[in-house]
Amino acid sequence: GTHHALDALSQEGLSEEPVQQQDQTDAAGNNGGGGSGYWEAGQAKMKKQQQRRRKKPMVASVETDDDGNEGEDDDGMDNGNGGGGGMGTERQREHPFIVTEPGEVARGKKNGLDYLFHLYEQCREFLLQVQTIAKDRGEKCPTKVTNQVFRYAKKSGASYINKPKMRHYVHCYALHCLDEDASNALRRSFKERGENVGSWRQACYKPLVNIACRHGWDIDAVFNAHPRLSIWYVPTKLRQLCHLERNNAVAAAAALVGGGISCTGSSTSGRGGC
Amino acid sequence: GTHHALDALSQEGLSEEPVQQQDQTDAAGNNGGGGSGYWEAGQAKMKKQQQRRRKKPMVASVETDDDGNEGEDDDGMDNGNGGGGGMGTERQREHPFIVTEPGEVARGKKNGLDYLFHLYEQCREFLLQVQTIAKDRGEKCPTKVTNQVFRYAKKSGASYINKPKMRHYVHCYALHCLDEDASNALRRSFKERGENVGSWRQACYKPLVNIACRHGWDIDAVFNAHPRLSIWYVPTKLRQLCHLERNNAVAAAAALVGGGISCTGSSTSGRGGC
DNA sequence: AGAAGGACCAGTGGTCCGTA
DNA sequence: AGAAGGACCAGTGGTCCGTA
Repeated sequence: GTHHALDALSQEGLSEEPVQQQDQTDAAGNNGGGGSGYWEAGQAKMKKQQQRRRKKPMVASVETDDDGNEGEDDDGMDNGNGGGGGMGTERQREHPFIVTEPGEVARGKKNGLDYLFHLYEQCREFLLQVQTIAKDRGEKCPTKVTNQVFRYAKKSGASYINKPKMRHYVHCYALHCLDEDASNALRRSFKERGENVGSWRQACYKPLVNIACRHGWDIDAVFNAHPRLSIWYVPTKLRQLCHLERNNAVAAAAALVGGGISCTGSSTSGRGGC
Repeated sequence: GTHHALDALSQEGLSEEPVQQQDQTDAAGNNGGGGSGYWEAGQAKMKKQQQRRRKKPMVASVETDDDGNEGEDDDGMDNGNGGGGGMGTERQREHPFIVTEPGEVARGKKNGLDYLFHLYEQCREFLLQVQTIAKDRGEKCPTKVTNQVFRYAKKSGASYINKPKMRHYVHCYALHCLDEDASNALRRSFKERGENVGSWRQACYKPLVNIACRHGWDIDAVFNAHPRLSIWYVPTKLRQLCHLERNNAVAAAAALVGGGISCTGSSTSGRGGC
């Protein structure tokens, strides 16, 4: 196993490299294509895969069956180092995220938030490709980033994309889409205060709940109205927070109108102020 | 077990009665409400449940947990005959469908096609109720007739509704929605020729494929554009037929333009005549 | 034979928790 | 400790095939 000095450098992205980025892109006619130049050129590709101790065969369920065609090569999934049976290679985890300002590149073995958001854009591109393929084959066409899309991403070499991670930060990406200024301000503030990623992530909920409030508490409608956000499932926790806040607002409004008890059906269509 | 003489009468519907039709209707504020008076008044309710030999406990997984509230009573699922543990009661199957003309009531132990289509309307009403409940609770809201909706229908007493049946005839209902005249004509023709339900069902595919052709072969778009049809998944076989026909049409168009071989990228945007 | 539907199954959405 | 992600699980879409 190689263990380069490169390892120590800033490397937004990967411990495992995003191999054959081009291959997957032209797999379905190069649709989309917008806005990925920076990361692909500057960051992701300059790093070789590194390997550490082993633990499992790891390359077990390769899933070569489903759609091994469409112009992408099929065995490139594990990039050109190990060869053979896949034994002995150990994938490294992605570097953890840190709170970075907009435009800031993370140093050390860390990844920044621009890179995080870029992963969502990549998933969108993978979805577009899956959709193109599905339409071409006359199969049912996903409208969201589904398991199938994650599988496709992995098969296309984007092994650094995985479902738990993407679902974990969806609402952070949502804020970035819906109110970039607020998102940027939050990042700067949390970076300045030296907060970790977890607390920044937590803090992203509140402004989203406020946005939902301004849209009649319909968080699904908020997501669906945004072209890049509509392909993501609304996270359960965000949905629950919106529901709770709506109930609070309704109760507060009711308390204002009546005194508490016998108040005939106030349909409270007004905002409580969000 | 009771075995009435009523048994021999015409009874669109049921062997098992659609109990508590009212209960489920006002469960979520009586939305929809259009177009079900005929069947509910005339047919479905006039029949008592009959029971035959036993085979299984049958009332095993009653699913009382999920949402046993919202104004519908919870134990009415098995209607007021058996009582106790549910042992000893044996549900009868629905009577088989026969090809009937529009407006015609099936005689004997048969069900007609108006009744079949009415079941789709009922499912839509159940979906609307499930949606209302979900929105009220701040849970994710189904846009299609899902397993959850079938479960809700069953719980509401509509034990004659089940997934395999509804999925089996979806495309027949689609034709009824999209071109009622053509659907009616087909029914009359197949009735006159004494065809059975299976061959009528098969014959429903072709006119749908033609409709898809007129809409650029996008059968999903055709379904989604129709308010009552959009809640149903496009059946796999219909999707496949449309895809096959599209390929045929493209090939035919290509053959017309070129002689067969070297014809530079004809993008064939024209219709072949559908 | 023709038809209704219980019940199964592969792959889904969702996220926990063993891992580093 | 904070965080990444393999892997699990309940419930889904889909429909077969034992049943009547």
